[in-house]
Amino acid sequence: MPGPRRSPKPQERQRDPERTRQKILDAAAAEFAQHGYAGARIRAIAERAGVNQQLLSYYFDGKQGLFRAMTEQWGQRQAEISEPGTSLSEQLRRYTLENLNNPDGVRILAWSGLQYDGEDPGGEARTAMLARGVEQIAEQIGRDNPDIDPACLLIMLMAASMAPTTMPQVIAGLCRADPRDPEFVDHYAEQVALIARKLEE
Amino acid sequence: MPGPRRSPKPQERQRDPERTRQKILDAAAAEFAQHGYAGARIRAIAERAGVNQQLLSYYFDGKQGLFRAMTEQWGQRQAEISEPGTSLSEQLRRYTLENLNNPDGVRILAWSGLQYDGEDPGGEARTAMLARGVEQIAEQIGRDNPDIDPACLLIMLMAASMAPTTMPQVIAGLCRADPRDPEFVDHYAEQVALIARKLEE
DNA sequence: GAGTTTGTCAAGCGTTTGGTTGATTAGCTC
DNA sequence: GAGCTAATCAACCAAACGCTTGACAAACTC
Repeated sequence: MPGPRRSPKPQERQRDPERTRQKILDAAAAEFAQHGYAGARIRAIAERAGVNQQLLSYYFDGKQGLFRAMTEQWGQRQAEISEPGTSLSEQLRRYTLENLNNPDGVRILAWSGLQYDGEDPGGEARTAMLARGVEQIAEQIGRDNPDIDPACLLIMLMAASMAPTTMPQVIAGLCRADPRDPEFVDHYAEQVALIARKLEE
Repeated sequence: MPGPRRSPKPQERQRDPERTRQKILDAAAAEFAQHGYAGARIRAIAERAGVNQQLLSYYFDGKQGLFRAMTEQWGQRQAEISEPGTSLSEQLRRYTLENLNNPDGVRILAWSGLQYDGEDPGGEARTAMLARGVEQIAEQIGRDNPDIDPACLLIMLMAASMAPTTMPQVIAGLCRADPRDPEFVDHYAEQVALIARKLEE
């Protein structure tokens, strides 16, 4: 006995362009993260999103345009997960945990890097976030170690932090551990933070 | 006036299976390194090798088989570039230089990692090489830092060493430098070695 | 030198791919 | 409620893809 709906609730709408757009972007992120640009299939993205394939062309400019839009949104989203206030090593531990528990962002960044050809959608937002990290390193480590280039160190730590996601086969071979096992993830994050702590001294 | 060739020199042979096989493997390495597995084109590999496309199926088991064979050979090849005897930091500096000046191996490893699904051709050879690095870290760093996991540290340093190749867009955005510029490469390798030296103390 | 094996090639086959066309209908305006 | 706009769909298309077929010629065997 459904009562008469006076004003249709927003989520009951059958057509909602903004929601559809976002569903496509989310599905694209999942598919591209899993298979990379060349390996991703737009049919699969449409299926994941639960929409007709043509909508991908309707809202975005083909596969390339969708990849760009998705990458840009992810870049801006990731730029918000900075949590200042704590020490560098603690911040790095959380950053590593976040990365390893939500590998999609790391994988999108890694795929993008391997096919980098000069343009980097969403790069400004990410660079801005990383620039804050560089400052922090310059303050907490650079003072006593003037020979260290803070930007290089940040990149090293960043790459180190993402290693279990980007090189799982190396982890599996060398550590004989599943790179996604929560126990290993905790251990690894602790180790990354430990190295930073050694450098803080 | 070409003289009569009594015994045809080996390099004059029109058909040389072993050489053809290797030409295909080299071309495959270049193509896969540049575009990844899904992005690589069989026709392009055949063109690069200067042979008919069908030979790729004749010598290897399709695209997958070729990728496996190529990856395996590269793994074994890379396992030979270890140069013991020097200090860890110096060894790391050379390893970084080698990696950044010959990005193909790094890129193949990176593509492979992102599509890792449990099997890792050529992984044993690489693991064996890395295991020696772990021992070296355990000796030179682990003595005074029992809380450091040598295997994790090696993976971090390895990932850090390859970062300019795997994440060139981040370098470009943060360092405002071309990741392949020889001057930057030298600087970065020096920085990687520097971190290792700080930990050796 | 005849005969067999094997390395190489040109052409094509079936499938999948990214993209498009034209129709359909929900939701808005008045 | 008529009319219009914009969101959505089913079906299709040309091109590119990985792979195979069948012919043939270099190299080996005796």
